[in-house]
Amino acid sequence: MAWDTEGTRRRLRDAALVEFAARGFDGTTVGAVASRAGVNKERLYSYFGDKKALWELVLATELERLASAVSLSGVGLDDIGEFAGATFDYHAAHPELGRLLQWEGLQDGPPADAIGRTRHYREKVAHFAAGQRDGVLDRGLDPAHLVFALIALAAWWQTVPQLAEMITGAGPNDQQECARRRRFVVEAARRLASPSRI
Amino acid sequence: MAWDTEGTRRRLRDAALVEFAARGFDGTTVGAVASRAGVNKERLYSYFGDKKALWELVLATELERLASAVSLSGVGLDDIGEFAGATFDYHAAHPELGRLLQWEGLQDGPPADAIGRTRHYREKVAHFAAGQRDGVLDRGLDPAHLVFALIALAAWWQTVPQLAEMITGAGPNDQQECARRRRFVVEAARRLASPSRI
DNA sequence: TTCATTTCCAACGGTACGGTTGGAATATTA
DNA sequence: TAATATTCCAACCGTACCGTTGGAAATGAA
Repeated sequence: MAWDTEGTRRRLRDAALVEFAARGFDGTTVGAVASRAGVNKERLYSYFGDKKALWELVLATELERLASAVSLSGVGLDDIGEFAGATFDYHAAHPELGRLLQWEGLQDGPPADAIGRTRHYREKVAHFAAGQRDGVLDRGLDPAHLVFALIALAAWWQTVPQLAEMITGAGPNDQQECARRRRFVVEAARRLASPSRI
Repeated sequence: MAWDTEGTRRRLRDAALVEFAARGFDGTTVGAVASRAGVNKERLYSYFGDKKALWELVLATELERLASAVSLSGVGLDDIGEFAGATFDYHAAHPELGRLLQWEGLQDGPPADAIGRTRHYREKVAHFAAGQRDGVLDRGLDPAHLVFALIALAAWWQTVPQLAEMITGAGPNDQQECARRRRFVVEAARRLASPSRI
């Protein structure tokens, strides 16, 4: 059996994602990650340095995946709706991401890659602002607020799934309700962004 | 100096709120709560039983305060906007609440007082549904989704304050930006709820 | 095949934490 | 005032956890 160093590293990273999402940094033990990966915990220290470094790597990796999976191409109402829908889809397919970001936000300290993420979001804001100048999107709302609100509409479902269940009565595996929520998110995004009728 | 049992209990509860909001259940030590309260930790066990019971009490107390502070009286668009605005205000004035609810949601186990909270939210859904039947609110959206979305628009700012800062560039103590956000939230709520123009 | 390197194994060491304890001090009650 | 109850104090106990360690086993290279 040849040494599969990269395989072992990947197993540890994957296990860490599951454990960190479930329990956060403080609640996750190095032993649990190693056990889930079927690896001795000493390997974790050898490959990643320490628990904190592994946390940061997992977070950075998940953020990269999100950024490359959800894009905003145009500035039409359909584009806005689809951005919200795609964000919803990604969060629904990756519930561990929302949990990770929540744990992150609740911890002390600056966000991971704050500069890169800020730039990424500001680009979206500029994109929206251009759509407003073109009269495609409503000019009456701050574009930054609009970006923020679209993410809220899309991500909140996975951020507080227990609240969603209390309000709608639907459990986490109800695919029809998930589809209905997506349609709602897309429609809500369009309403928010469309030029004012007042 | 007479024994101030109730005062000591209150100091412990208040200290627990601060510590639990900051660090969550797992990250909070009983010693830190007692130290913040200026009380020996043995008193905490005497008054509240254990750490878990104190957590549950703090959570229940904060939920009661929220429920009695934010109400939805009518079903007009102004009422909807004001509900969203009042929710925003409460969260802005009590950042520890959002943090507590997040920590709660991330923990294993059912939400505190799930039955009571479910009833409370379902009443709001019914309220919205009545507004839809009266033609005051848009009939094209699921009222449960609408309730959920309004809470999202109002509460997301305090749920992910670091994201808000990355997107808007405004720090946590910018009162003018806070007022702008509230106006946005009220306007967004009205747009979502108003009868369809399509 | 031998030597060097990496991985595996499981125990270790030091620190932290929840909950408990016994005795002293203080407040309350009769 | 004496007896009783409560609070204060700080140490204790058992468990958990991060990061490290030394030696054995396995792999890779010459």
